Amino acid sequence: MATIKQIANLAGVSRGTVDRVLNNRGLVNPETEAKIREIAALLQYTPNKIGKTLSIIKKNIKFGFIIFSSTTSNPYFEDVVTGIDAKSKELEEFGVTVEKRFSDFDNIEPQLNSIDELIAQGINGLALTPVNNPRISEKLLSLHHMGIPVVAVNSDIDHSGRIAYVGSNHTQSGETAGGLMRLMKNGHGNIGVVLGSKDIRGHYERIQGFADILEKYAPDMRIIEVQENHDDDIESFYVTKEMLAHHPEIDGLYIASAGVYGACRAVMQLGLEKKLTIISSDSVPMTVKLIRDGVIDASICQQPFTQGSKPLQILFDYIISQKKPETDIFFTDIEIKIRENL
Amino acid sequence: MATIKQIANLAGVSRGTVDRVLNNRGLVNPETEAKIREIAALLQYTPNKIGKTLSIIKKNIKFGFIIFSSTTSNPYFEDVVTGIDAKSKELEEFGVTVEKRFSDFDNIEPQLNSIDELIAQGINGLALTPVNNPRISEKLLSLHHMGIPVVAVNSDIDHSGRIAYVGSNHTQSGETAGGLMRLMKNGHGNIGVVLGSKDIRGHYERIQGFADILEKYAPDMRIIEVQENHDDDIESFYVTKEMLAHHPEIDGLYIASAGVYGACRAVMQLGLEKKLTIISSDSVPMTVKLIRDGVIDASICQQPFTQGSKPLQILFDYIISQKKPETDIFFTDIEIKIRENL
DNA sequence: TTGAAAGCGCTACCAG
DNA sequence: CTGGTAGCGCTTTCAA
Repeated sequence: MATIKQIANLAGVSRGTVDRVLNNRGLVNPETEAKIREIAALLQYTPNKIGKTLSIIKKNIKFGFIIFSSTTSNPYFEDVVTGIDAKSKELEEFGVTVEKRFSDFDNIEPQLNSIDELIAQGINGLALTPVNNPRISEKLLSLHHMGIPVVAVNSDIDHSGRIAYVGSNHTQSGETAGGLMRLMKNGHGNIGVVLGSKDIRGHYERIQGFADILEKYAPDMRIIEVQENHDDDIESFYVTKEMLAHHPEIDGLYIASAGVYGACRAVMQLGLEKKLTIISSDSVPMTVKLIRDGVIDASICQQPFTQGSKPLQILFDYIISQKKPETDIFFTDIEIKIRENL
Repeated sequence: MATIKQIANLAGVSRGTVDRVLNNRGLVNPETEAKIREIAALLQYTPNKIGKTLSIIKKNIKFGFIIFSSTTSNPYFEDVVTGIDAKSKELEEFGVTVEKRFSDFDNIEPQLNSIDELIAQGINGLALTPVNNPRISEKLLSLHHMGIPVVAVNSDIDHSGRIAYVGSNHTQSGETAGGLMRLMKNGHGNIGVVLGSKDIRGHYERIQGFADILEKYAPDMRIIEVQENHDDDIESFYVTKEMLAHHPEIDGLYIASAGVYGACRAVMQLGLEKKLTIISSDSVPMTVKLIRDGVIDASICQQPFTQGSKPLQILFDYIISQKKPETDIFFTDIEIKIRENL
């Protein structure tokens, strides 16, 4: 609870001098400095966050947030946007503004352009769902060198200098789906899996986790087939239908990413909703409806709201304190949702 | 983003006057007042929380937090304490101190005494897990009239004037257990239930919710017997053992409150851990171990950490803004935990 | 009934 | 290299 003022008084110097020492700005007489540091240590000085925040108001801090377009087939990101907007509003009274951009899932150029535009606008921090590509990493690394903090959201990216990752532990998400499937099938069953693409790291990790758990705890369960739907409902419909038609022994379905509606339509068209145990991912409105209707039994969710709000909080804290969070990985909770706790 | 200063300038008065009008303190010339209100409305003035917080530091705000004793058999509350301590530390830099007290689950006098002692200490707000009794309600009502805000935690209490409730929706918690049990038993099974006491509202609500869901969605499932263990592991052991011995047809067990360890020991002694599907409540260390060991299949949790931290935040916000939160009920999330997402 | 000023903790800037 | 001062938004006290 020591303040700069107290330290100044005790040391017989002005607050400015204490500030210079404690925040390493400008030069100070070594003796004075030593004395100040000693007193600060003695009093266990920790800067008061409110004081810092108040004095930052006039700086007009600006953040950028680039997210995968909400106009694609995956409405998941709308919930992320809700989180962004809520936190943006909260930060408004500190004079912070947030500029949102949308970019495509698998298209590098637009994302690079968005980043450049935001830099040109003079942002003080950036949060984004990065396309997993070396050119993006390099670009982010350059932001890092410019002193602009970057937070990766939903999907992490290596060699980018990002100060933190906020998102799901996809492996554990898959494991949870596997564990739950085992419980619901009582350890026996033949499982079909539908996912976006094995090339997307998060998707791959999910089926890995899923398979690992079955192998470890459910020797009598097997994964019959894994199909890709590229997060597209139409494609999802067809690949699921074909898979189920070819494998009548399948009695469990794990939909590991988007395309939930398409897959379920296939199930319904084949009249298999009673027979199949279905676990999906996330809880967009259509998924919620399908759970309510009893088609989907459970969904594994990843707190999209937090994925929108937390990154902005991390950036803001970084601006305030000028240091990275203690841990650079913020895994969102892995939530199991069924009809009763939606 | 309008500030008091701006309004004062525009109105041609001092900040003090604007403050008096906007916060209804002291008398102000009606004309001046009208003018100030008009400008404030025009600029959509909202007080800056940081400014308010900063100026509240010197007031030495003090909160009390009364919680069920952590020395009883239910270690659940230790996690609540962790939440209290974390938030206390966070509030420290605003000059806030928090005084913890422990009182017994079913003993009125000590809780009344604790409340009186805290009042004597001059607390500015109180959070507590209230014993559900009219004498407690009355006492809390008197705090309300003294202008001391009260938040009920974990268990709500009527006619007490509390400004908010933070805790689980017990009915929904029971429903979730029911829904999950149905999924894991594939709609067929005979269930035994163990709970603390039917006289405790939260416990009763849980079995109500549980039973409702079975009735609604699982016509082929039945609740065979409901036993009380008074949250005591030894008692839990005996009643569970007896129940299972008398009813060999039971193949599912719902442990709705504490006494999880005792109940599971009974199951293990009878060698029924493979046969029974077990759903418990909360995730204290022993429960976590039992889930890891595969004895318990799933547990329905109620975010104890939040139950410790959120009430203090609500009290603090109330002190800052002098008004109640928009909603007076803060349900914690109902989390389904299995081995893979513990 | 109102204005002026000090203070909460920190930062920034100017003058020396 | 250092002190002094003003300012961020709000509250409170003293004086008029």
